[in-house]
Amino acid sequence: MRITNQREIILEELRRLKSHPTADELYEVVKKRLPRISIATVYRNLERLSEAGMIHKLEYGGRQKRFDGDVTPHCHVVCVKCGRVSDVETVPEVDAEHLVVDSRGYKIFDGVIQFEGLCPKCQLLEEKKIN
Amino acid sequence: MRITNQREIILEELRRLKSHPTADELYEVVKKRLPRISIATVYRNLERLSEAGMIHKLEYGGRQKRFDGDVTPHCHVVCVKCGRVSDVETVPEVDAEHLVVDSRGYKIFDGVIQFEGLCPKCQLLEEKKIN
DNA sequence: ATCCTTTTTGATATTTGTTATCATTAAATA
DNA sequence: TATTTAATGATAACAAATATCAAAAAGGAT
Repeated sequence: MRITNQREIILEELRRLKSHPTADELYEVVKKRLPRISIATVYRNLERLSEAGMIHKLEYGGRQKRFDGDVTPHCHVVCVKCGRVSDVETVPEVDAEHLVVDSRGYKIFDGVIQFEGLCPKCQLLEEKKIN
Repeated sequence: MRITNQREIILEELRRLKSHPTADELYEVVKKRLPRISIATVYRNLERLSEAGMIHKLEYGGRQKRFDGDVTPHCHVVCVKCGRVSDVETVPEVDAEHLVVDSRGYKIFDGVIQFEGLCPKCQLLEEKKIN
């Protein structure tokens, strides 16, 4: 894969952000360094980089996909209210394959544990509603 | 929640199917019993039923959401090629909360283990390509 | 049963996130 | 330097899901 300026900056900014941004959120950030970049270039490169395994595409609930520049194995929590995604520190991980008793003929590659919860901000909002 | 004929049949058919259908797949099935039903009614009721916890909305990769009429706790495999979703039988499950060391201030409700694999059909197609 | 209120429905328009198209530009290779 | 190949920006097209709204259905209250 060719290393273009756009591709490099997209990757750089995604790695810098710890917020698991959506394509348009990342576009806004990248635009500050490359004001003439197109949103299509951001989508295209996120796709290519994720195919190459250099970033991760997160397809948890909500409308939009999110992206993660950190490809070291780790789990995420997704806020059921606002869709925010954060990293979660887990106990040394259990192997996916050993959890499965019957895979229904599927050839299993990987297992991801995804947690669902309420983020700090939404917890506060929830409390205010009650009071 | 009012029990309308449409709502009842949507729920009935979703429970009967074991394929984790998308909204439009379920629409096609329901239409056989209610030929005048609108796709909007299917979307609407799937949303309402899932809010009520009577069904599960599955938001794994792919474009479309899928739905599951079986709300007893179980895990899924998603085929990375075709997006098909199947149930997976796992060893007695590890509690989500005990896996987490640091939840980053999130209040965690649930943990979903999502497996990624290749379904039997796509395995066959893969083999044919090689030969 | 009849009136009134609330909810749901069907049809369809709108929105939204993403992907496709295509002429132009940039980079790599001969 | 010429030629091939890939990437870009602008924008059209697409598909899934949601919103709108008048009409119909359901559930009381009287």
